[in-house]
Amino acid sequence: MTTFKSDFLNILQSRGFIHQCTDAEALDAQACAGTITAYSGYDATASSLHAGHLVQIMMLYWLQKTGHRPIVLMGGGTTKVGDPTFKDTQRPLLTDEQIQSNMDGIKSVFTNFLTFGNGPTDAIMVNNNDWLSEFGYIEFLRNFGTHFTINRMLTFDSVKLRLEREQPMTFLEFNYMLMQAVDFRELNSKYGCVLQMGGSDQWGNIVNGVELTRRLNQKPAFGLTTPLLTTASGAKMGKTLGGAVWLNADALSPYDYWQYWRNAEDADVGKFLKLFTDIPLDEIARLEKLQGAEINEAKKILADAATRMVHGEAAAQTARDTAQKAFEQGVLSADLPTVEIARSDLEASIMLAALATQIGLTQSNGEARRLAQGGGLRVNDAAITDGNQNITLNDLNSDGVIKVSQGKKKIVLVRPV
RNA sequence: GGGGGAAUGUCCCGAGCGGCAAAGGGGGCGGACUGUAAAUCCGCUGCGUAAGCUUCGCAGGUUCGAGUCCUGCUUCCCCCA
Repeated sequence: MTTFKSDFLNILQSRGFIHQCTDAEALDAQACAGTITAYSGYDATASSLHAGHLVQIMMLYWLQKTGHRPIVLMGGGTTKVGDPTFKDTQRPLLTDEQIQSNMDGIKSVFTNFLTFGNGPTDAIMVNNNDWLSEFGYIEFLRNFGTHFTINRMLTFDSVKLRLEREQPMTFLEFNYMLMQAVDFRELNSKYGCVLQMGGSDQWGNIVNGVELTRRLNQKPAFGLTTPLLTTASGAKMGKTLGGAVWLNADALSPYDYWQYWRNAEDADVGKFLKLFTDIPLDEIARLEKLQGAEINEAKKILADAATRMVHGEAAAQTARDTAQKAFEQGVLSADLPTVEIARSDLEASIMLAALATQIGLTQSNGEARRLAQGGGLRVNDAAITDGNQNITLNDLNSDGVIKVSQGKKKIVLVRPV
């Protein structure tokens, strides 16, 4: 393991953020010499970012912590084209309205991690649509197209894979690489940005940007990628019961977010603590040593810290209390996920299977019935194997709610209104 | 322009003599074991309370009956020019 002189690279290195770097020594020297500006980009493909983006966000966080300036690049322009990198089919094109509304949703998370403003190390947010949409077609081709050869572009794994799989890649998608490279160059010209950070899948795209910047601006430029994250058992990171681990509270509640980290595999705890929290390394070293059931303590600390970073201290605390009550004390907390249903429905009595579907636990009555049959559906902690059983006002507990659980981890409170 | 091949259960891969709600696997979900972990084992995985209904790129046709045969169309791949 190389040792760096700059705090920035040292921290990234020791916390496991670095996969590849174009010229780590020179970058280290620059980071030592003064404030550097670095960026990472986010395309507006969904209305919220998810856990997979977190690594990049955390790098920006440490960048600023160690006295440098982060740029958050919103891909308003690049999203119009769509990144083909390591995908085997083209994604449907988004409309301008969708892109705009997705960007609006994404923006908010960054304020939890970064301080924005006009100071020397304050973060700034820019949108690549501002410059990409300004170029005329021929102008773009003449300015930048001359610096890329098809021969070289075809050798990048991201493209090569698609071709080897005999999947078509449109000319539109093929241009994405250029646009991303132009972004880097633009940020270098405007803000003196010298570093682009991204996931390991972005290596090819990043290298292109580095080279274009060096060539056109005659300035040093660097690229740094993070390792591809999988869980210890090999699964892709960021899936939870029912979907992606979104960072926006309206897409995934802080309670569910907390649960995601709490349920991490033993073997991942140390890695996650380093990447997704700001807990000091010596403390992490101590937590990693916990064996057997004791490691559950470390998981709670992980969940607390990770939730705090995204949703704030109060939300993290509430999530922890709620989970602790529900799983350790067997007590219901009003902060558990709650769904309101019409009192009249309960008066008339509603079939359990239909109820489960209505509150989002299952997708169809049939699925709910099968789930019940397998013993996976409980009402007020009593397993009910017959999905046809009727649920009525009589099932309300002393708190005036019905506790419906799917499996061991999913609990929904039904509240009549 | 000519010739050949491919599209399967709304997550993926993938079998399928004209009787098929459709083999198998991955993934997912549930159960057991545990520690809200992993590994392992077991069950479920189109909709419907049910009768039944709707699925195999799209549209027609043959047939008692079609994912399976015929015609046209769409998309993709390969070869020749």
